[in-house]
Amino acid sequence: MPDDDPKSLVEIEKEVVSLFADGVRVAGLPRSIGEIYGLLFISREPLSLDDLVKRLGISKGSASQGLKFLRTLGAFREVDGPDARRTYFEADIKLKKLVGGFIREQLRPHFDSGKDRIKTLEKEVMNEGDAARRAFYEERVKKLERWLKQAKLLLPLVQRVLGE
Amino acid sequence: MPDDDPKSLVEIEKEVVSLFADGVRVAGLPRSIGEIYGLLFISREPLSLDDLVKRLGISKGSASQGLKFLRTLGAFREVDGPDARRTYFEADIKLKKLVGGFIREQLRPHFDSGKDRIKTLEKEVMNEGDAARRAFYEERVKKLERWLKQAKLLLPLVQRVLGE
DNA sequence: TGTCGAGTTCAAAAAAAATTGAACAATGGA
DNA sequence: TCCATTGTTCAATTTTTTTTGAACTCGACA
Repeated sequence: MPDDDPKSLVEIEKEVVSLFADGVRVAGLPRSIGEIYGLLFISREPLSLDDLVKRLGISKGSASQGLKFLRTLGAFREVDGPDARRTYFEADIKLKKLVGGFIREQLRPHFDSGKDRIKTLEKEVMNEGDAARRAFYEERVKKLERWLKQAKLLLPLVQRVLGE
Repeated sequence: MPDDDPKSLVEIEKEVVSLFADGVRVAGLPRSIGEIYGLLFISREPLSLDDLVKRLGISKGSASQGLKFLRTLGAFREVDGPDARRTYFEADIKLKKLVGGFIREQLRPHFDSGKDRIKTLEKEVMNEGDAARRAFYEERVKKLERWLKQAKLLLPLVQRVLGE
């Protein structure tokens, strides 16, 4: 099996792919997404969907869906390659961009729905008849609001620190 | 079903429990852990394991395991309650502490293993015969090191911002 | 307009993760 | 020490998530 057999991963590629596969799990993302980004990250030449399928040994469906997700993050560029009929992908290796995409696509929506749900809670609390209990609920809901605000405050800060 | 039936959750409790159940998912934690913390968070009185089982409708095993995890984060205090034989739990509602526990127990270990794996990569790269390819690998591995360093740098900053 | 092949979609299958519950261990009175 | 009861553990089960693969869409070209 020669070194340039498109089907096999060399040792370094295997390690990087596996590092990213495990890495993305802390963000709650499926393994295959880490594998795809990992292989793009450690490839000098841009890769086609078919390259990803063959070299990672994953299905066309997985590769397509993984790329779909990575595209929303802005994790790669589409470039020309050997076969004019195919689309070739090249990793974007700016941490700031990756994290920014993750915040925008995954975190923000959760925060927004959280905000709505806390608003609903506030209204609900007003209906509590018992004054002491209502006071307690009010305090806790206020705490939740503060938490959400702090978390939101954190996001741009994170982006700044990761920016080169 | 009277209001103080320990088996039923009032509307506000349901909403808070569900908010936390969904909330912890972004951190990749199981629903039941969010439910447990959520109920402790919105309870004026400390709760026993048995209270959690009855009121959340989860198994004793789930409750015990959930508490075990939350304990590692420092997410609650153990206090005295009505029944001297039982342990009662009271939420610790300092965001800084919760996040600190999460960083310490979940994130740090990943970072540490990541560091080791990058070190392994560095050695592996030295064996690459082709000079141009080696240069490329070196650059990418260096990039990984920088990412890890930045991420580590971020952690204390996050803790500072969340500190009251 | 018809054909070819790249890429997408989504229902079904497989894999992974969470939950259960029964056996077990620990604790603390009597 | 023995009993009663709280809390833990873990193999089996259930639920959820991820992956697959075959049918489909789309677009380029003849």
